[in-house]
This record gives sequence, structure tokens and C-alpha cells, in this order.
Amino acid sequence: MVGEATVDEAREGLLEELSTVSRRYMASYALFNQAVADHLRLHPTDLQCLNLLTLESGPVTTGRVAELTGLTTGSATRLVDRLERAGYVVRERDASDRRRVLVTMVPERIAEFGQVWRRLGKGWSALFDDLDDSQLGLIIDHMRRTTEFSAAQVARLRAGEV
Amino acid sequence: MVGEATVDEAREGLLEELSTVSRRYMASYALFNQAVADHLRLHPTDLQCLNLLTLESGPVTTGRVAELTGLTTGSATRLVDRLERAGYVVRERDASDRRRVLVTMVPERIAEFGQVWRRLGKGWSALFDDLDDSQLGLIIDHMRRTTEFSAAQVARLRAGEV
DNA sequence: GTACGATCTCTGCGTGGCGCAGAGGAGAGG
DNA sequence: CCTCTCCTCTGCGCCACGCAGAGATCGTAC
Repeated sequence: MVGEATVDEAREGLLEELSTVSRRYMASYALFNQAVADHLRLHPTDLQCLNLLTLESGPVTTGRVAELTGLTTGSATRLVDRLERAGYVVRERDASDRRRVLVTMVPERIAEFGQVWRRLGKGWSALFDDLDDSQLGLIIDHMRRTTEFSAAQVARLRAGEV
Repeated sequence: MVGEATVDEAREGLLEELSTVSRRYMASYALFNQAVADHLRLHPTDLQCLNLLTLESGPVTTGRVAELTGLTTGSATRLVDRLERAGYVVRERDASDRRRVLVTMVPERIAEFGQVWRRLGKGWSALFDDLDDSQLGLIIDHMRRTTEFSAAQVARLRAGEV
């Protein structure tokens, strides 16, 4: 019993530590994103959006941009305005449904900050040098599950359940 | 040689996957933070700040708030204004150096959204049930190192080094 | 074909967070 | 006492955002 208790306590301690570290981790990303955005003379939201667009397969609608970023459709329109003015994306009406507007990334322009990303990511992969593949897989899996969990919690919050 | 090549490719694939998953992970946090902020009728920045304050040991100065959030000192002043008006923190001049203003959290008020956090975190710890302590430690360690790396990159970016 | 409701995007407006630059007040050294 | 520096606050302008309604297009029923 004593043994189990101490094991649980150790476990609690680890989870507590993880909670703390997670928050610092997130905070550091916010600062990082801000710094990169400043460097590229972009609004943080705009950079975040470009980031998300690179994760999508093919063009997306303005409405989808709103979903991805959590903005209203009106604000998404303005966001696409800025990105288009800056030359990162182009608008084109969907031929099959002319109400919709497809946002397509401009490869050359995206490649530009791909360069910045790569330079910044130089030391990043070194962080994993002493990890084997299974450990890498563990981290990937954890992030994936956390992302799903987070999305579910967001849905609950928006539904006003919590 | 062929063997090594495929191993490297597998490794590349894992890192590529991690890169993708990381970005989704970060994006989901941004949405989560936004959703929680909406729920608490707070600005995302304000919530983020409170989050960071709970990670600090004891009161912090307004200047420190600026550092933590990445805002200018002027905006940090306004941020503390909002938090104070909402009752989450109190200001008091530092007795030993009367130029400085110490920002102290109001425990009762913080406890309130501690409740929300706990309810949302209910299923969170379940994400780790099938992980043993060493695996947990691995994730903690990874986050810690990434946080440090990120801070270094931010410093480089701000210094204009890229 | 027409009418009607639903869906998608855009636009005018007001609010408010943010950076910037300078003011005000407090400490440190000559 | 003077100056130099440091910390915080304030006035100002900019612009991202939400909101609500307009405009355009699609689907469906008649």
C-alpha cells in the first residue's frame, strides 16, 4: 500500500511537471510565432494561417480559412485580403459552385519563408538526434492524440457545455 | 549502404511527420486558448498572461510581464490594467525600489478558472494512462529542450541574425 | 421558368488591443 | 544638487476583429 501510494505520488509529480512544461512550451511557441511574423513583416494570425494552409491538401475556401483559424467569416475575408495583397495567395471563384472562393497558395512566395523556416529548423532536428525511432513515434503519437483531445474540448467549450 | 539509406529515409519520414504534427498541435492550442478565453470572457492575451503568471514564483514586475508576453512595456501596462480591473491581479509598488510595480495574483479569482482548467483537464491526464514513467519523462524532456531551443531562436530573430 | 430558402462571401461600422514616443517619478553616482 | 539611467504610465494613431446585413449563387419545389 505504501508502495502504491508513493508510485501514485511520483506519477502525480510527473503529470504536474508535464502540465507546467506544457504551458511553457506553448508560451514559447507563441513568442516564436510572433518573432517570425515580425521578421517577415506579417501579422501573427497571417503567419499562422499560412502555416495551416501548407497543411491542407490543395486550395481551400474562405470559409475553411475561417474554420482553421477560428475567426469569423468576415475576418477571414480580411485575412485573405491581406495575404493576397502580400502575394502569398490568390483568389479564384470555384467553377462548380460560384458562391465559393478558392484560396490557392503561391508556391514561389511560400518557398521564401520556407527558407526562413529551414534555417530556423536547422538545430531543431538536432533535438532528436539522441532519440530512436520508437521514441520519436511516441512523441508524434502523443501530439496527435493531444490535438484530437484539444479539438474535442474546443467543441465542448463552444457548445457551452463546460 | 542500401540498408542505411532506407533507415535514413525512414528517419526523414518520421521527422517530416513530426513537423506536420507539431504544427497541428500548436494550431490546436491556439484554438483551445481562444475558446477558453471566450468562455471566461477574457482576451486571449490576458488568459495567456495569467497562465504565465501561475508559472512564476511570487509577484512579478510590469516589465517582467512585458518580457513574458512579448509585448511592449506600454501594452503590458494596459494588460495589467485589464487584469486588475477584472480582479485577477493587484498592483503594489515595490517598497525597496519605488519605480517598480509588483503584480500579484488574487488567489480566489485564480482558483475560479482553476476549476475550469481542472474540468477541461479531466480527460487530459487519461491521454497518458498507457504511458509509463520513462515515456512521460521523455516527453517532458523533449518539451523542455524545445522550449529552450525556441527561446534561443527568438533571441536570434530579434537580434536580426535570422 | 419562377419563386423561395439556404449557403457562401464581402462590406460598413464600432470596439479595443497594440506599438510608438515621450512624460513622470524614483534610484545611483559624481 | 545635477545628471544619467531605469521603470512605468499616457496620448495618439493604426488596424485586426466581431457583428450584422447586403449581394450573389445554388438547390428545390411548384
